Amino acid sequence: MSDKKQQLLEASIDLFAREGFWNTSTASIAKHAGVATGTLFNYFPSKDALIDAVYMHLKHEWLQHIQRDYPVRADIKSRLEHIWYRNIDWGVRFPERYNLKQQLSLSGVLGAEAVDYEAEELAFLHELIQEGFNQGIFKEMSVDYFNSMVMAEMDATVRYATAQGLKDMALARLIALSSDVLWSGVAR
Amino acid sequence: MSDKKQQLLEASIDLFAREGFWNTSTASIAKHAGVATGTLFNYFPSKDALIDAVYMHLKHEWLQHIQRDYPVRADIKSRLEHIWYRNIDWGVRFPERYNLKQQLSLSGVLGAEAVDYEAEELAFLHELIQEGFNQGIFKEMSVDYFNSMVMAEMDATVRYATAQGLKDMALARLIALSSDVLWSGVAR
DNA sequence: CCCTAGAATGACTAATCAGTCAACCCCTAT
DNA sequence: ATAGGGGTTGACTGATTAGTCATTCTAGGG
Repeated sequence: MSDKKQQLLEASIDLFAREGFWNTSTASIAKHAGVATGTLFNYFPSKDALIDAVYMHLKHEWLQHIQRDYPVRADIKSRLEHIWYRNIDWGVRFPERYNLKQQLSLSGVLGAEAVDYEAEELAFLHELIQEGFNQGIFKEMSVDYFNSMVMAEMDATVRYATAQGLKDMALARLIALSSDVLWSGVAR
Repeated sequence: MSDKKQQLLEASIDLFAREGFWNTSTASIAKHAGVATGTLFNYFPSKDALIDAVYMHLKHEWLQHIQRDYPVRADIKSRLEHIWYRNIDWGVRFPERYNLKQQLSLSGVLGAEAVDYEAEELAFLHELIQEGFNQGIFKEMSVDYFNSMVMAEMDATVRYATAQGLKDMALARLIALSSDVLWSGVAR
């Protein structure tokens, strides 16, 4: 990815998180990125396309963070705990990015491409859940619902940890607690 | 509340849900409500104030719905189940309203007044949770965190039910399942 | 040193927006 | 009948916006 494109994405994330995407002008993004307004439209055909790109960029970073050191061969619980820990870690470390990502996915501004991108990359989580069901360790429910539940509880945990400014020990304790709440909720 | 004010709120909810609040013009709201643009500003000093009012209106409706037939004297679990059921019922019956309300609360557009309004009316849920802690039936965690968890799981359930178009029996089964997941997650 | 192609520029435009205000309408009290 | 006043109107304004495009710049091959 070219320098300028990267700068434009970074500037967009900054400003979107600070002011909201709906009242951040393309002019201010270009200025903040240190390029001319016309340049923005060399890289992104429209503001909507830029927003989509920002979303996909954030999602990609997030997934990269989660998949780091993913213990492919470990048992289900350990793998789920890895995802749990890494997700919350990302959310707490980059609260503006985390929040922006959530906001974009709820806002209804994303184009079809960005929405499709969603499911595709989360395949490894789906597989993990499916495997759990095959082994009969979870209560009976659909994979999709299980997945929503996991995401929702992670989200609640990230928000709480960020609001309280939890770090280190206190954060580790919250993560352990939340993981326990999830597991005892969904396990048979 | 005057007729026109009610019409303006209703029109705003419609259009905000359909197009997003950030690209719904005050002119289109007035038109949709059957009044002149100037009239809107007789009732709301600015678009921001209108958005706040929409949020508070939705929140009020939601709380009214939840508190209907609230079994004040029942035990903790029953009361929590009542809230659970009534919340999901509202979300599934009014998906655009539900979604708009969530979107507004995440968007950062709400003024201080609307945000304060939040905590105040949820007092009865806080009390319920606190009572549960006093009785020692929940795992050790903060009331706020418990509260976020409850909201997050309800949210996941509403979203899933809406996405799948669940009704009647299927919906009742999902509600029972989700309630069980929550309870076995948080209970000691 | 020159030439060319693609990247970068920023002044510009056409459209849209929130909010204003002078005029008007209609109801009520005198 | 008339005066007054609060509610309603919609044309209007000044500001802002996404996106364009003629022009300038730059890097690299000949």
